[in-house]
Amino acid sequence: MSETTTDQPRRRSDGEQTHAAILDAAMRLASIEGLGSLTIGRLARELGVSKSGVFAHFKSKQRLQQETIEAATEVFEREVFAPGMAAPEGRARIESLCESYLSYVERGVFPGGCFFAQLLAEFDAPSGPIHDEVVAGQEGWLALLEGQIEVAKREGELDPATDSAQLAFELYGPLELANYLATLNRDPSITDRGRGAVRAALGRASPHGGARSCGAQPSPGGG
Amino acid sequence: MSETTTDQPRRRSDGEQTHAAILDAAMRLASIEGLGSLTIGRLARELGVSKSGVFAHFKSKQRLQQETIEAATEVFEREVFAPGMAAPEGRARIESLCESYLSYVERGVFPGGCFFAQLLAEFDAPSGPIHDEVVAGQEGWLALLEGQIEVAKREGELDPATDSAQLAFELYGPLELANYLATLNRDPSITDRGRGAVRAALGRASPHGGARSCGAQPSPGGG
DNA sequence: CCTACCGATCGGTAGG
DNA sequence: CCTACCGATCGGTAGG
Repeated sequence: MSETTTDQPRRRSDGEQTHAAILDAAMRLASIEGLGSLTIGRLARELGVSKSGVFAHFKSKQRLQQETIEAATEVFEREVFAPGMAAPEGRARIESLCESYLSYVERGVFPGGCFFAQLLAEFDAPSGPIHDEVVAGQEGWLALLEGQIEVAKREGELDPATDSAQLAFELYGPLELANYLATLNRDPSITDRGRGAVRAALGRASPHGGARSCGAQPSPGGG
Repeated sequence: MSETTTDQPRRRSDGEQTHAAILDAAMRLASIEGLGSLTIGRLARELGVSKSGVFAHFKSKQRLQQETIEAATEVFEREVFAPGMAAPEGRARIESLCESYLSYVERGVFPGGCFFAQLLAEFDAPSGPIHDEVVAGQEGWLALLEGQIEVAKREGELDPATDSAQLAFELYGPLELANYLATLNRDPSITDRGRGAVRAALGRASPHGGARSCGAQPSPGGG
C-alpha cells in the first residue's frame, strides 16, 4: 500500500503504467474504428499480454469503455479546452477555441481523428449511457460557444442582433466537417477550409456589418 | 429460369423479395450501429430465417456490405439527389440540394440518420475498399456543389469573387452537423439551424454584397 | 431456403 | 499478471 512494502520502487508504478498503456492503445484504436470495435483480446494482442491480464485492469468491457472515454476527455481538455480557454473572454476566446480544435485535428492527436466526433457518429442513434454522455458533451460544447458569443455581443465585439445559438451551430459545423475530411483524405490542410468558414461566420456577425468583410472570397490577408 | 418452370408465379419473386427485405433491414441497422455491426446472424434473427438462409443470398459478408451500400445509394439518389437536381442549374439547384438533404434528415428516411454520414465517420480512417468508396462519394458531392456554385457565379447569382470550393465546404458543414445533432437529440427541428446556416453562407456570397442580408441574425422573413 | 457443423474470437470466470 | 476454461456468437462450409 505504501512505498515501504518493497525495495523495488517501480513495482506499484508498473501496474499504473500498464493501465495507462492499455488506455492509450484503447483511445487510439477507438478513434480509428470506434468504441464498439474495442475488444479485450485485440488490446491484449497489441500490448503483448494475455487477455485476462487486460481484463483484470477493468473487470468488465463496459468499464474499459468508460475509462477510455475518460482518458480521451483528459486529452481533449489538455489539447483543446485548456489552450482555447487561455484567451480572454468573448470573441478572442471563440476564435481561440475554434483554432485549438482545428490545430488538434491538424496535429493528429488521435490517429483516427477527433475521438469525440467519432463517438458522436457512433452513438448518436443507439440508446444507453454512452449516448447520454455524448448528448451532455455536445450540449456543453455548444453552450460554451454560445456563452462566449453572448459575452462578445455585450462587449460590442459581435452584432447584438446575432442569434447566439445559430452562430454557435455555424461555428461548430465547419469544425466537425474539417475533422472528418482531414481524416478521410489524410490531408490535415483541409483544416484551412474550417478556418475560412469560422472567419466568415464571425465576419458576418461583426457589429459594423461591412459588406467587404463577410464574403466567402479568398482570404483578404492572403493567408 | 423462365415463368414456365412452375404454375406458382410468385416463386421467383419471393426470392427477390427476401433479398430486398434483408437489404432493407441491413440499411436500417447500419444507419444506427454502423456497417461493422452488421452480422449475418443478427439479420437472420430479425427476419426470422436461418443464418445460412441469409448467407446464401450474398455468399460473403463483404458482398452483403457492398450490396447494402448500393441499396442505400439508391435510396439517397431517390430521396435527395433526384428532387435536388430537379431545380434549374445554379443557385436554385444549390438551395434545392441542401433543402432535399435537410428534408431527408428531417423525415428520418434512415432510422439512424444519414447512412452516408455514418459511413463517413466509420470509414474515414480505416483503409480499404469502403474507405475508397467514401472518398469518391464525398468528392462527388463536393464537386457537385462546387460546379453549381460556378454556374451561379457565371449567371450573376453569386459574387464572381467567391471561392467556390470554400463555399461548397461552408454549405456542406451545416448539413452534416444538422444530421448528427438531429439524430443525437431525436429532434428533427435542429435541421432549421442547418437551413439558417445555408441561407447565411449563400447570403454572404451574394453579388450585391448587401450587409443586411449576411448576418447570423434571426431570419428576416420571420420563418 | 434448411440442419449440422467447423475454427476463431467474443466477454467473462476460476484459480493461482 | 498467468493458464485453462465456459457458453455464445462470429463468418463460412457441407450437404440437402
